This record gives sequence, C-alpha cells and structure tokens, in this order.
Amino acid sequence: MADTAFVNKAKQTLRDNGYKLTGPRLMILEFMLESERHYSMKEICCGLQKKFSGIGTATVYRNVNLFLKLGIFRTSPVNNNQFYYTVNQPGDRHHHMICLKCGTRVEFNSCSFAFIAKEIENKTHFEIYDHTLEVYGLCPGCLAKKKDIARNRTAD
Amino acid sequence: MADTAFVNKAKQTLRDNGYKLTGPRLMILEFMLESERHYSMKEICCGLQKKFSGIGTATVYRNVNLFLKLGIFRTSPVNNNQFYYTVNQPGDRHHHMICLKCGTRVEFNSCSFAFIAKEIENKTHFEIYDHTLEVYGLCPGCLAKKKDIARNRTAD
DNA sequence: ATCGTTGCAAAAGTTTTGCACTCAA
DNA sequence: TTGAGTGCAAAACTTTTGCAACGAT
Repeated sequence: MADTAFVNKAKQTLRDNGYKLTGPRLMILEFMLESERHYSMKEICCGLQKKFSGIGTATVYRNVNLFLKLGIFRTSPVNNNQFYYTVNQPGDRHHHMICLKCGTRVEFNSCSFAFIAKEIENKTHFEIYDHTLEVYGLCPGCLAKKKDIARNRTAD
Repeated sequence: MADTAFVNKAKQTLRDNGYKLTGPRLMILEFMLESERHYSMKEICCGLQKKFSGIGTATVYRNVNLFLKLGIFRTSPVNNNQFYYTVNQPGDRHHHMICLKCGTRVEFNSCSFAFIAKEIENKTHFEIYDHTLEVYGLCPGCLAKKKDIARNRTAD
C-alpha cells in the first residue's frame, strides 16, 4: 500500500547510519507516505497522535529532524514564514507555483532546468546536487476574480 | 549612505497602504540596509536593541512582518529549518547557490529564467510575479577538499 | 545485555497579545 | 486631536532537554 520501495530505502539509510528501526520511526514514515502532501510540524504531530495514540511530540520532532538530516524528508518554504515537510522522492523536481492570493501550491516539472544547471555550474563553479524553484504569482482562479473586481471597480 | 531610493520607496509604500512613518519603522529599515545581508529574526531584534536601545521585541516582529506583507522585505529559507529576512530589492533575481558542506551562499544571476517563466505560465496558467531558485551542491572549496580526501582515502 | 530510543514533564525559546501611553498625521 | 503604533509584561505557542523505562539488535 504505502510506497514500499521508499520505505525500504529509508530503512536502509537508517541502518547505514547506525540508527534503529523503531515503531515510531516507521509510523512517521507510513503517515507521511499515506498522502505525499506537504505537512507542517503541527499537522504531523496531531495526525500521528490521532492515528497512533501514545507517540510523543518530542519523538516526532526528533525523528522528523533526523529524517531531514538523512535526506529521507525535505522541507519546502511556504508563505515566507513556515516550513512544510514532505517525503523526499528522488525523482522530485521540487518546482512549485504558489498563488500569492489563495496559497494554492502546484507542483510542476520544468524540462529546461538541466539547461540552466549547466549555466549555473559554469558561472559559480559549484557542483549541483539538487534545487528548488518557488514561483509566486496568481493562480487562474484568482486571476479571474481579479479581472472581475477590476471590471466592477470594487476595492480589495 | 543607506540606500535612499529604497527608503523612499518603502516610505511611499507605507503611506500608500495607510501606515505611519514611525521611528522604529525607520530604524528597522536603516538597520536592514546597512549591510544587505540575510538576518534571522533574532539577529534583527538583538542588532536593533544594541543600536537603538528601547525598541521592543514585539515592535520588531510586528514591523518585520508588516514589511514582508508589503513586499519591502522578503524571506529566504536556510538549512531546511530557518527563515532569514532581507531587503527586497526589485532587481533581485533571488537565485542562490548553497553549499551543502560549508553553508556558503552565493547569489547569482540567471539570464535564462525568462525563458523558463514562459514555459511555466503555459503549463500552469498562473501569472508569474516573482520567484526564488535555491540550488544545492558543493562549492569549489569543498569540492577540492572532497577530492583530496578521496585521494588520501581518509574518512569524513 | 547493551545502549540507542522513547514518552513524559519540565525547561527553554519564540511569537503574539493586552493595555496604557505616545506620537505622526 | 486622535487613532495607529509603541514598549512592556504576560500569555500562548513551539521546540528542546533530562531522565527513567523500554526494546531493537
């Protein structure tokens, strides 16, 4: 059901780094894989405590941060002031369109990034491993609303 | 000394949105413009309280967040778990190279983004206002060290 | 059997709020 | 003159830590 390949790879990463395969760690993994959404820390804590009562907040914090360190999870910044956590799928291109009005987040693929990557490597002499591209604007829905408002001369 | 054009534009933005031009607000602006670095909220609070004793923490929080809302400041995510604040210069392209080893942050320009922007607008039907591109990898210095280590067969 | 991991509760740290006073417009 | 903005202190919220008990290896 949950992404077995991902779980196995995570287990291996834990083992390789000398960490144990404990109940709470597997719960957290399972929870995050159930729907591969972006969760705030609070959502993860609440969600897990509802599902598996008995898991402590400290444990969630400790392990989410551990998973982050091991690259099993990653964060993405939302609204200038909060981090959301998500499963770090290797194929993820980490490109997001974020609506400035309603906060909608859309993940998209950009096939042109490889092209830009080369340009960046030449310019900075860094060796590129990964990247995130966050694009801010108005989603089609809010764009339509904005045009309506302009048409009716109504204030925001 | 401080970026007068930026200050004037910020003042105008405040006025346009019905906010007053107060002492603390100008202090915060001045502080952030002194060196256009990325500051954590704590650094801003401490720095300001050292420079202009008497400015309250609540005031700093209130106004940094106000400036964020008005687009006078912006944040950038650092190390998966903290936001840093900086002056939002209109010319900023918001492209960063971050070294995974030593944390060095390099700002660079990518002339190709306009090309990708078009592609994204077509794909998502969003109207693009702004973006940030965070690229992770190894900086030239750490790359060199890594090669040394490989050569000497020394563990990390 | 050992030692990393856990849950709990307390501590520490961060951000927000309530309020009387102040000051920009 | 007056309401938005301020500093302060308290409250609320978030994250970390200390520790005895537990359980994966």
